[in-house]
Amino acid sequence: MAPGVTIKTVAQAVGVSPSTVSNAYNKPDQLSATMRERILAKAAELGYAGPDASARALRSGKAGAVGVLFTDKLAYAFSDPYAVGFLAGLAEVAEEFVTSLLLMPLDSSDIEGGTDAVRQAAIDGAAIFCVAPGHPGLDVLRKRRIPTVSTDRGAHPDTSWVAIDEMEAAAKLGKHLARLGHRDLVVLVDNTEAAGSRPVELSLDQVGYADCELRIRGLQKEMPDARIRLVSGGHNAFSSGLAGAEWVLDSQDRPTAIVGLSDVQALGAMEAMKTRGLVPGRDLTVVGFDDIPAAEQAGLTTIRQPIKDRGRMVGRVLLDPGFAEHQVLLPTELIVRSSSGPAPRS
Amino acid sequence: MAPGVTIKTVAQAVGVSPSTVSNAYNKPDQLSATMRERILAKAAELGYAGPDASARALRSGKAGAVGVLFTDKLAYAFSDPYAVGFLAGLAEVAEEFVTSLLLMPLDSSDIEGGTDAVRQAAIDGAAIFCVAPGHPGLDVLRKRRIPTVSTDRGAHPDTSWVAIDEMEAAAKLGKHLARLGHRDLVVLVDNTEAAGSRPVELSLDQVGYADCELRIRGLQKEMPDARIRLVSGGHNAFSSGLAGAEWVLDSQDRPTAIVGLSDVQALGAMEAMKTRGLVPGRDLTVVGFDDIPAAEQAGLTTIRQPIKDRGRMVGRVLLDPGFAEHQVLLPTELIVRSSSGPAPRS
DNA sequence: TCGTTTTTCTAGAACGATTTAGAAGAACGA
DNA sequence: TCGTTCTTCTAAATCGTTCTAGAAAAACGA
Repeated sequence: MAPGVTIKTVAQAVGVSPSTVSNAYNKPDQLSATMRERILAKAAELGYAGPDASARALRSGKAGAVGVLFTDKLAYAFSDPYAVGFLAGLAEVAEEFVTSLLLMPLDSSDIEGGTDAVRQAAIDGAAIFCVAPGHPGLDVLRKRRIPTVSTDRGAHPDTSWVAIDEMEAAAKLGKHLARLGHRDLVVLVDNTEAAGSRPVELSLDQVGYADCELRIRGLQKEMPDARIRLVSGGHNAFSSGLAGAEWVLDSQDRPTAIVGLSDVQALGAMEAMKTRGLVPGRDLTVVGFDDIPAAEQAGLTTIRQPIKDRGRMVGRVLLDPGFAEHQVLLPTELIVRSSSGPAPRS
Repeated sequence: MAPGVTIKTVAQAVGVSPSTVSNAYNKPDQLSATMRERILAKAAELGYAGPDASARALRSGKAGAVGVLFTDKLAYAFSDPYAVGFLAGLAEVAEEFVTSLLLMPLDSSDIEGGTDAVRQAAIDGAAIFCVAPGHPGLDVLRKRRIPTVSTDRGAHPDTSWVAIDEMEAAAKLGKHLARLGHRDLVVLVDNTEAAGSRPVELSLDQVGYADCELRIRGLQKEMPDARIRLVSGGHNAFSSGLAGAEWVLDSQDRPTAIVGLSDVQALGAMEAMKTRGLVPGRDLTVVGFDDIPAAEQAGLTTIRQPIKDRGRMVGRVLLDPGFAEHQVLLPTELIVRSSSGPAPRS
């Protein structure tokens, strides 16, 4: 009950050395059972809550937590079911290894990139979820020599990642669209810089994220003679997809198909069609990417990727010493639903 | 680049004391600008990533993170949109205060309650999300003297919480059902002990969570002469609601209305009705609690509570020194949709 | 010019644990 | 009985910071 009950306090009260008290908590086989009992009883009596987390982390070099770094704002992460699925998988494994998950915010008000939280995070490793390659947060982690596992295949051959073949997956989508006769696409792209303002049309090199770029390339590969325009309504969210699609639909130059680079954006596009009396799959084709739960309800044609498994695998690579692989490629699958149909003959 | 670059290393390289290097990072006004420049440059050159997180946490007593404690498994937390909404709100405020969110798993394999993660978590405070009052994890936090803010109104008058008037909210639901003529209810209750096995019928004192109990009391208050049975299909999830409702619907003794104590459970019940060709609101009334996004799509009558605000408020109470209140009551609202209708005359 | 204040930097003691190496005594085999 | 091996416990160093108090030098006011 007294303030500042430490291992030392307990040791003195019992009449043993601090080392012994420490062992009572961490190495039960290093001392007699009776002594351990006595120490634990006294500790409980004094209201000692066990070894201090920070001190233990400092001395032992283990924090008992892995960090999670997201694109953009932390709050956005929870608005995307895809990110939530990833977290659920990761949490499952973290749980197994009695390891906490530290969600690190990136302070956007800071000019330096707002990596304060990343700097001060007490973590043993970090999961990198869809973060642009050049992000300053990654630099901090590298300097801190914290092992990371990314959801993107990195440029360096020795980085760890759990990914899908983005280009091949997008190619499946492209083949599907090509077969339906589409030759005029708009791709809804996640782009943070466009946020806040009106939707904008981008060129391929303005796309910040490596995976987005690969997906676009995959489409191009299977649709070499199609017109493919890139439009962004802001960061990856339903509202951005809605805004981007509204802009496209209200323009003079409608495409025959809209590709959301994520399901949430595609669902936003479907909403925009709905309010304009357009039927997805008949008047205009909409396809997505991810296959989040809501995609099935909405009848959205999309690429399914095992997102929860992706979280699980990242957890394994990060935490499981018995897991040798450090580069994992997961399968994807084209799911055809009602939102895609033949292109109308012009 | 060399292994073990510490403040001391940098200090020696520059030719100043460790304190000065520390100040260069933490108190820029305590040293000349030129010296600061010089130190930072040298640090970058040596590949020093800034003060070690654990050491800083130990010495300064600030971890720069707040913990989040959930009911049950951590992975479940992400399957409930209600919990996700709460997290999004909390994350928003955490972001503002450059504070990380530490999600602590409760190791269920441990007999002692599996509070290892809670014990070893380096945190300055903790948000308690729907955790049963007697949970061992709470005890650990109390012993560690970590400030907590709960989503339940605690028994002690000096605890901090951000809550709704559960009983009053449930009473609104009860009044609505009573007005529609219902006198025979089944309430789908979250109950961890029932998990894994078949759905079970419970008595009021077997309900583990304080808020659940209050909601049931609220119903009873407005429906004093109704028969109210409590059924649990497991922990709070769609599948439990489904299982519980299936059990109820396939029994000889169907009620006229099913109350899910959360929307996910109510949605599970609607699914069970669907597969049996029953129409919610006509053949049987289903109502929920929370008003998650999916509730609107499904036409579920429910109690809306501002879940994101709840997360935000918990964040404020925990982190904002300028926020004086430490007990906040948020409003609720009855949202009537198509899933509730008049009770059929027997 | 002299005392006073401000700026800039430092020495050394914490912070609260874990770890290493080893001492003291008990148990053991021959 | 003696040397050896366990078992059980301890002393002291260490982890990498931040903090307190204060010293030295610079700037200031009169």
